[in-house]
Amino acid sequence: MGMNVRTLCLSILYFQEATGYEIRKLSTEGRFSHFVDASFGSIYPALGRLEQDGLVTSREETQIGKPARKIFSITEAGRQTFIEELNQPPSQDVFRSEFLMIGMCAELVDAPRIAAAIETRLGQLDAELEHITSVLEDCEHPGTRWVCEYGLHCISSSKDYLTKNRARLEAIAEQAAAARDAAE
Amino acid sequence: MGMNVRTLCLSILYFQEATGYEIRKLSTEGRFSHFVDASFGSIYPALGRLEQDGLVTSREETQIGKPARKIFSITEAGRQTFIEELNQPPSQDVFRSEFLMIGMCAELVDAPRIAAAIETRLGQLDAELEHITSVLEDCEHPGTRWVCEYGLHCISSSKDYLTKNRARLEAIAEQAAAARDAAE
DNA sequence: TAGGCCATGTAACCGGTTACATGATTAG
DNA sequence: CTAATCATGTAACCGGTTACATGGCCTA
Repeated sequence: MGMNVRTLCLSILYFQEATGYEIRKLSTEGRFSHFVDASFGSIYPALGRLEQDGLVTSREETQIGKPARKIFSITEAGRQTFIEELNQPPSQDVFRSEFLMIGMCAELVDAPRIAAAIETRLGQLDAELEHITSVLEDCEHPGTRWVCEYGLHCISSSKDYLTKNRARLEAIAEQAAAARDAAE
Repeated sequence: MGMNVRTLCLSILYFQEATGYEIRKLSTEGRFSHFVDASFGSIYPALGRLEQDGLVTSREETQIGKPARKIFSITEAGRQTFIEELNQPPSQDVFRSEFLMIGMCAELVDAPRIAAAIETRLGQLDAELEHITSVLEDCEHPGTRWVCEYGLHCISSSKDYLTKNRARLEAIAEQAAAARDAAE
């Protein structure tokens, strides 16, 4: 399956009607934010194509004092398409980390900068933990809960390791700096 | 910093001279494969631009029975640029998982398909563990070793959790199927 | 009164992939 | 004889981001 904005829209609309604006909120803050962080520039065109292809329909709702909303609903064809995609074996996870690149090149970075990078990374992990916790708090959906708990486990395990082993990484930078000093 | 192919090339050339072909090998199989999985179509243009910008130089080496190789070396300006990039605080990791999407929608998938998806995922994790282990075996570089050990920890922790908690996910699919049957 | 939220959409750009083009050597 | 490995490079395409365009309401 293609973990793209199109599929993201379909996955959200499977469970609820939504506007493009709401889909973006769900994808950046809500229970779908583990997968994609889609922007308006990709969501609106994706919804347009989905409608052309007959996988969703839309109706407009005028509001007083607010812009009109265009509410999208999934069609039966859309449901079928999404379920077919779900039944494909999952492709490999994508993981890209600048922090690991810095870690790998620790010898080239000042010791305090390495410490700062670790601090930044720990902060990011904390923010992710907090976010998942808040999703869990007001979500009864069993699949989502399972995924959140899995995420919580992985991230806190990663945080633990980093906390306990950061000194070894910082030592690499310090030793390299000392070796450079000695060479002068 | 921008974890793009340009930076990948710079990071490799910081430690060794290399051809475009070798950079691709390193990025898909070697010790750099945790970050990017770059293709020729992005590497060769990136090297060209890097040379234009004076961050790398190249010399050609003709070989008997093989095509000529274009060997790239980093310049002093290239070294400086890379170190400056390394000293920037790391941006958030990127993580995209089709498996988690399937898990979140477990209720919509046949129980045997969920089991198959878990099996696929476990296989991917095993492959990653094996790959990192093989990198560790013939690499003495301390930063790389630290990163590999970190990766090993995170992936085996993820694998453990999945092995121990897969039944709960499979149960979601089974219960949903049972509920659908009862509704008929 | 400044900034954030609601709400839709387009256009320019960018960083990548895939496929194509070429061609000799070597191992199975 | 076939497929893989070595080796470079281009062109078409694609899926996304960022910025722009518009505009009213509400809150600090």
